[in-house]
Amino acid sequence: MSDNLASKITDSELEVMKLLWCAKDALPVTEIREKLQGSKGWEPATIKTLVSRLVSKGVVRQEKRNVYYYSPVITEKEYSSWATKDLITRIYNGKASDLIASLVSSNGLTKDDIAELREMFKVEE
Amino acid sequence: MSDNLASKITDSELEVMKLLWCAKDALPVTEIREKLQGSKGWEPATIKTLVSRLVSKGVVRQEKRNVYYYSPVITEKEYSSWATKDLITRIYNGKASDLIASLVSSNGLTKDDIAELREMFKVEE
DNA sequence: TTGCTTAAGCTACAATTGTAAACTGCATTT
DNA sequence: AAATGCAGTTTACAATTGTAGCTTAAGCAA
Repeated sequence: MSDNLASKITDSELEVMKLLWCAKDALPVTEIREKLQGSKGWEPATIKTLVSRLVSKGVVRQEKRNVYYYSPVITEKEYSSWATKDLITRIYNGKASDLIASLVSSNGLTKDDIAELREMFKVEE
Repeated sequence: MSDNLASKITDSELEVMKLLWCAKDALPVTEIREKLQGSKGWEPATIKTLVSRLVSKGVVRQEKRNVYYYSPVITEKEYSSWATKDLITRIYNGKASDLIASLVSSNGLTKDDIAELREMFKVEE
């Protein structure tokens, strides 16, 4: 995923992406709207704008059936790992372990998190 | 640090913050400019705008001496841990360990990082 | 003191973002 | 066929951001 694609997903747009990522298949605007109108209180027009912008940005694909169906071009994993690396670059001088150290020292980790991490980084043998 | 303060530090502004965080004492614009003009290629006016915006946002304090001196109101640690939590909230559903798992699975960690993390999460005693 | 240099403040302006209305054309209903 | 409704497109508009010029005031040099 190139820098300027992901970097351009804005907060509002991200809500649309999340929905598309959850969906098994491509969705028509109707459905996107249905889901988001309630949760976000957005007008139909707003949602259409967001979807269109995501298409322009190349992170959502549209396929014409009866009506357009929309699906993500990038996966959620791709996006989140990109966003994470971006954070590390911008504010941790590129050092991933500094991010984690910051999480630890700012009590950003729950007991469960820590247990999982212990497991994750246990020295194998 | 309240949400709307930190959230408002933009990329360009962050460069100014980084400089102020490095400085032991408050700096006059002259010095901020000196440091950033070279590295960022910004015009003096641009730098003044950024500094002023940071002051409006309440994250930089100005004190009048001969000339205004600027210093950060929030620490780098406060900011980075805020930004990290924000990322976790926005894209990892609030689960910090998911962030770390994503780093692991996307090869975002160097050997050194991993060594440090093993150390960090080693079961003590 | 008189002008020059520069700090600080004010103004500018395009691009992006959040939010949405207006319009347009096709399909479905009556 | 005429009208209605909604998908898709275009336009809108304020706030924020990136980038910077213009103006004013004050200190320093001549």
